Amino acid sequence: MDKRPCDSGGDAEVRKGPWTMEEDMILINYIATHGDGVWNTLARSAGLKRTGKSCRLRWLNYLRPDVRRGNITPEEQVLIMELHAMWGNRWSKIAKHLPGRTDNEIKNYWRTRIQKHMNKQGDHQTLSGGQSSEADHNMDQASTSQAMPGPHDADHQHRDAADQIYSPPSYPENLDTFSAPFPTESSNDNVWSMDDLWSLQLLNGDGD
DNA sequence: AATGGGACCAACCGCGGGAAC
DNA sequence: AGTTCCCGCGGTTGGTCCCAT
Repeated sequence: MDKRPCDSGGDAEVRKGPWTMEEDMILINYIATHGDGVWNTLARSAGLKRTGKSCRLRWLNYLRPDVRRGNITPEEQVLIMELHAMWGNRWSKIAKHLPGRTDNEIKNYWRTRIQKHMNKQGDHQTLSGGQSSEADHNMDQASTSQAMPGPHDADHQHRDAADQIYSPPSYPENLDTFSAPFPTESSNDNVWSMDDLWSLQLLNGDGD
């Protein structure tokens, strides 16, 4: 299968790296006016020197108005672990059950926090039990859900829609350990939020 | 006060599937 | 029926920030 992404023809001069505020504005304005989709065309039409892929990623992971940024709540954390135990690294699938969260964010969260933590625990188990240490992926699927009969007493008061879709009987006891080291404020808002961006966009004249 | 290490986040890359031509 | 293009997904890398020494 030779799938050669022909990007934007031969124009070359494709920008990479971090998006500037100006590029964000262009993309937001363009999508607000014309809608998204057909990303390669969009990128060209909007005058962005980015690949369609890059535009799509930027939009979906960051600029979309409904994207929810900020700390993962303990509830979300639990949900992520449960869903990951069921589906493994199907991040997009997991993300669908976490409204406003992107697969990229969940993936990052998993890798940087949960998996690391589990590795530590796995390490301990390896030291004592002698399990395979390179079971990186396997560990994901197995260790999360198995043999952890802990009637965890967290406040499941506002579990969102995902809980209705999937309501597991129990989840790992070590969630206690997981939730402890993480800050649990709902949102930091220290990033210049989409509100800012969208209001800027409006100030800018909403397109042409 | 400076340096090093670790953690986290954003973005890019490659691959595979599906749709359109 | 075959080829090309676009979309979406998962994995990986690079950059930045924060904390500890």
